[in-house]
Amino acid sequence: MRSLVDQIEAYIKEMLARSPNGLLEIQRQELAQAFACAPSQITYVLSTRFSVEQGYLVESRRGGGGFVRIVKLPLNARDSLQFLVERIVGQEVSQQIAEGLLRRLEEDQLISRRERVLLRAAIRREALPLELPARDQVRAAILRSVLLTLMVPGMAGEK
Amino acid sequence: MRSLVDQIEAYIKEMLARSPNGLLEIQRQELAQAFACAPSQITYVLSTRFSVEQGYLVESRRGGGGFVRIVKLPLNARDSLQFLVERIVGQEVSQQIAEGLLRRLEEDQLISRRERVLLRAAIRREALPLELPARDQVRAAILRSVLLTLMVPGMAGEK
DNA sequence: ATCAACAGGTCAAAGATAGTCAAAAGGGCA
DNA sequence: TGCCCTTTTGACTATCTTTGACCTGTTGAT
Repeated sequence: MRSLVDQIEAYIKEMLARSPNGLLEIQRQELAQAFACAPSQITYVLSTRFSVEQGYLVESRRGGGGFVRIVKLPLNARDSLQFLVERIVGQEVSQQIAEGLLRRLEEDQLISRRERVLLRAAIRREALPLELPARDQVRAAILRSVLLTLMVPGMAGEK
Repeated sequence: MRSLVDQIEAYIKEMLARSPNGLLEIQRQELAQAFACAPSQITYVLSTRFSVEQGYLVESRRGGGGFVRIVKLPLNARDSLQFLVERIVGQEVSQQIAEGLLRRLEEDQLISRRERVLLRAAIRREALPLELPARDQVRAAILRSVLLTLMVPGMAGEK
């Protein structure tokens, strides 16, 4: 028999496929109940099968009315940015490298001039009151998050 | 199901939108009754969703004929940004407050929808791999930097 | 002036979700 | 079998919401 992870994974993908916008919002515990497993099992499925590398973005909210939102990032948008993410994930990024990356994004028209200025403000040294190497790590994490967001359906080409 | 806060928030915003002068006056208990909840729930909604950072001013009167007045203050000048910076400098900013602030910037058309989404990606919990309180402090610093950038001549109204 | 009734405010506890982490359980394979 | 990797679980933590007991300010009657 297929393992639980596999079943839950298949279920979520089925739901995503049916969703018109490739977006699914669901309660973790509800899903856990449906599969009669521990809620943390759902978290496990999400982290192993719906990771960034696999092209998914997962967000959530706790407390009453909480939920987990899963977004499928389209493949073509992924191709263009995937390598950038891989280059940065888990790494450190200096301000110089970061600015180069932003410039490149603008050149490739993935972000506007103004967006670049704003994002630059968010990752400049003065905006990150941390010592190295933490500063470069946080900068990497921020850029990673921004790049992922650029891959979300509807984000491309809407500058 | 959406949580009560979300419903009440939506209701108030709807009322505000209909109001000709962007002003709403209502009785706390009346609203609480309408939603069948504790009056303090209304206070909670007001403090989490209608904060100053989000561009709302809430005043009230107790006793007979008491009321709660909610006013939306438009953010159109550099002066107001200056105010926001001062409020945030050297402080900690939770993700919730930060998102409210960004929403407000968009509502007042100081940033576009897309810019908000990108900036949100830069300050969300997952993008800042730090423990509290450092995370909230870095978020404050980033927002401060972004706000200052928005104040730079030539940035306003060039979305 | 005083007091009772009538608002709204505060704050902490309880409730409702989701996340983290590591131990236990399974499964494949040398 | 022994080892390693993946899955499953549960105790503990973090975050957000909802409620209620108690507090403070206003108004109006006496």
